[in-house]
Amino acid sequence: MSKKQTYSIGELAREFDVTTRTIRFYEDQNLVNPARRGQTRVYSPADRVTLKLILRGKRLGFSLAESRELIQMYQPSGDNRNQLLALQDKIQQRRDQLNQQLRDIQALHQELDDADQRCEDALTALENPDHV
Amino acid sequence: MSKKQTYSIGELAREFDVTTRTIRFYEDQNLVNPARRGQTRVYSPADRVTLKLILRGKRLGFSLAESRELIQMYQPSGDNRNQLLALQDKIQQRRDQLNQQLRDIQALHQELDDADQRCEDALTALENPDHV
DNA sequence: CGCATACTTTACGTTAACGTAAACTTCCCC
DNA sequence: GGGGAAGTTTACGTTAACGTAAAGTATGCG
Repeated sequence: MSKKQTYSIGELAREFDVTTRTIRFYEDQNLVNPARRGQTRVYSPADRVTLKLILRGKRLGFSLAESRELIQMYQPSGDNRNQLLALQDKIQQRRDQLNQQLRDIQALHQELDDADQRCEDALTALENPDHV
Repeated sequence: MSKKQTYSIGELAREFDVTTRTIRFYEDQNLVNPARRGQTRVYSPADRVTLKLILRGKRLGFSLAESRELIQMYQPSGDNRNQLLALQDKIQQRRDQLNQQLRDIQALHQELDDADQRCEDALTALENPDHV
């Protein structure tokens, strides 16, 4: 009925295509806190989500420290007004950075199209050597 | 009439907000090839564009090796058919990666909005302690 | 029981991308 | 002509994010 409730380190490693060493390293950095059954790590769906966030961050070029910040944004220890305001500030900074990345992606996408077109042109030129 | 034709290393460092060490490092990695006047490096507008590409790549989380590949895509040594086809393949891979980044950005953007909203809620709750 | 498989800890090694320091030259300015 | 500002080379140092190896434990299987 419901989804699987726990995961072994090997399962997660396979699913996300990382090594177990990587996942243990993230634990070392206090990014995930798996439970233990005896000595063996037992990961919850929440741990799995955290892993997902980290790896998405990596794809966007974020450091682990940055991803840690992002993760903490989702669980605001929101009892203090100043902390909340500071958090909003960080959120806005992230938004600005994301918008910059968006612009970079659009520019790069255009340039890739251009480069692809030049390849096409060069290829057709190779097939029609006569045509100038 | 026309734009400035050359730049010193210090000018570029200031413009792009990096250190001169960084720019020299990129030269070490064969990413830029400034001319020399005596011992002093003299950068062309083309060098400046290359720098721009590298830094844009960095914002997207690219390694210098990846940026080097991208830069080479713009100057295809396009005399060989197989090389051109391989290049198109790489271009497509980059496009796929960019699209993934785009999806990641959209998801993250949404989550930042949600987090921001939770901050807002928490703040108004702090100002209206009575209201449950 | 023996063996494979998956887990564990500990610890040293590695790569990328610069930082930092020292010691030197060039040029300009008062 | 002494000194600052900007350039240069050489070289060792640093940080992040794991890789890799060694040595041990637990569990299921034929």
